[in-house]
Amino acid sequence: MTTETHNTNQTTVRGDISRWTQSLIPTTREAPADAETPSHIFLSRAGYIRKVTAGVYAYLPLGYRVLRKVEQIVREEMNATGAGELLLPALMPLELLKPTGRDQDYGDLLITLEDRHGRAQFLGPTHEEVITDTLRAAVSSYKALPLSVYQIQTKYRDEFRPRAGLLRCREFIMKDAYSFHASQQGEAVQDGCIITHGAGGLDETYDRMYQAYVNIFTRCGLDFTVVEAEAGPIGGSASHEFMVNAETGEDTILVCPSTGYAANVEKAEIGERPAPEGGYFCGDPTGDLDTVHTPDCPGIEEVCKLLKVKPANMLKTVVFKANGGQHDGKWILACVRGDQDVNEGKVRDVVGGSVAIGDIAAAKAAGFAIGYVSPAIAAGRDDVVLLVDPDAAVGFDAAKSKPMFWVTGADKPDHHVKHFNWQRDLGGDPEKTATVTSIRNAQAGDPSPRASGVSLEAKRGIEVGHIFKLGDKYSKAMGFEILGKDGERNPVIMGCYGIGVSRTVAACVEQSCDDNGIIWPAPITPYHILVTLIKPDAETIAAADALADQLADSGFDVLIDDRDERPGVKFNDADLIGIPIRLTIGAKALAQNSVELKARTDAGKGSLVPIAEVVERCRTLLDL
RNA sequence: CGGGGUGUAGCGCAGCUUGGUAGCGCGUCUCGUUCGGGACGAGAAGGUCGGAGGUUCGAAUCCUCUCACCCCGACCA
Repeated sequence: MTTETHNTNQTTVRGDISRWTQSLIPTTREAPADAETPSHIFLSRAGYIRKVTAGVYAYLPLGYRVLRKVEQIVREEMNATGAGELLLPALMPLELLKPTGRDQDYGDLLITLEDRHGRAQFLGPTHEEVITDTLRAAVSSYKALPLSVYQIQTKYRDEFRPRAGLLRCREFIMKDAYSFHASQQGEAVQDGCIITHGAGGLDETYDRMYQAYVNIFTRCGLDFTVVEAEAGPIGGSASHEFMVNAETGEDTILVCPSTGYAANVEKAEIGERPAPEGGYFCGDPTGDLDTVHTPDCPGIEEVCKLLKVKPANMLKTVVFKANGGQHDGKWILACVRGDQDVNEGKVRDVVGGSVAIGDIAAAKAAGFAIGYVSPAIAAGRDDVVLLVDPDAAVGFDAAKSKPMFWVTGADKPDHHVKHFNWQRDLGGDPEKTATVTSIRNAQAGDPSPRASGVSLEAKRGIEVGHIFKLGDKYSKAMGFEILGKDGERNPVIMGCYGIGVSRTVAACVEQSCDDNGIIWPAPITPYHILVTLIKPDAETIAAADALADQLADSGFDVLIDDRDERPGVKFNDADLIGIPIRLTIGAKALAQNSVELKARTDAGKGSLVPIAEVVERCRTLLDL
């Protein structure tokens, strides 16, 4: 499926021409004190954005132009999928979230207010409920499906900590799309699973959206990685994240360098980890169990500091409660090495059914000293299932050729034990009590799940897009059912697809800048060409106007720096705002009917180009 | 929300310890000299010192309360 029809057979749209002195481009020499990341610093200094309050920004003319260019690319690609653009309200009644419980689930992230009648309202953080509600009223036959709609709109999330300029805002621009599918001709549910494949099914649209996202981020000139992701609190089954590769990114992703497999840390699978030579749990005790008083140690780190051991020598045990599945109602103990993290999703997969972090009071009543639980407590209890990660199920430290030294909880508050030994302390037969299975987050260096002998590598990224298969979560909760061909009523199957449009702008700067400023990719630059007038007198202004006119006719957006400033100031600002091509008009060049052409990425002054050839040179350079 | 920090001119900061007429750099305005990578000189404008209360003859400075903002953590487009 390709959506690249947008560039062909299209009459060139005339570009825009702006004059610096007539626009609002307030560049500054210094960044605001709170700006730390490159995108925040440069977008502020270059006059693209201004902060209004925490996590809320004004888009000044340059910033708004970039935003609109990204939006336009998004719009074109979304339209190409067949989705219809609409606009839902930002202000909605809180009632709307009651059926799905998200008025509670979203918690403080939701910005709520009361209107003059005392009715509770909220500002939309996302729009599953409204769109489901809207479609429910409008669609009642399978014949109207599948159907996709999208909007580009301001979203509100009262983040605990907005940060890094446009990267994490409380008010931000998002494209959100939703797709609706009839249950597959009455066989929506088969063996308890929703059928999503086949013509008109969720999979088909999901794949099309996936491709549209690839097109969008490619067209924006971004270097990105698509990763498998957990669906998260929004619900549903399969999910992919689109991550812009940037060292400054907040998210860590794991990639297999030989197969291209990529996933976020929560989702990443870990390849086969070879069992220790002597088998799991095998190794002699390193000493007698030694119970140590460890007061005021809320975390692994504090315990390690106090006992002078490494986190890799700790066993960490997290208590879950199974809900459904083969272990329904039992306690699930997930034991991993202290320097690693339990992955709830993997625990759930092993247990079947859902698991939840155990209710602390109930867990304590059941004999678990939360915070000081040892795997040993599982011995002899049939209401407990003990899962041990392979890295923790080790009794002999092969690297050091001696028995493994473990520290773990003492099953009583404020105490830990040294010299824990799997054989001795789990009743002689650990295999009987414990199941060894992969239940931790993947990390760099783990074996790839797709290629043997290859290790996963960690990369940093910024999440700019996320697509989900929602299934019937929302339609079920909100009673959006339709009649199928066979006359049966079934909930509609849904998918949802988001892009952080304003975040994409910032992510691009994070990825594409140097010490002097921004370097825009041609497709989303606010202007393609900056015409710098060394001395803005009548003659050069006339020459600039004529040249700009010609360039605009060829579809280029042109900014003319006609300020009465010294050349050095203009050159520095030119680098700062990051326009891909600078044409410098000075008296000497003009006398030769030429201008100087310099790409933003070039060093030095650039080269002299006859005015007659400028359009062609720019076209080649910008590849438009 | 837990931990740390900051609020003084448009921006960046000093002054606070030890209370006594509010300063510096950048920017802005005027004049002159300049003019190819953030010029120079002379002059000028611009501040309820985040807010409220208190102590004091006197508070940017000390005390109390409050608000805003930033950084680190768990979440997300």
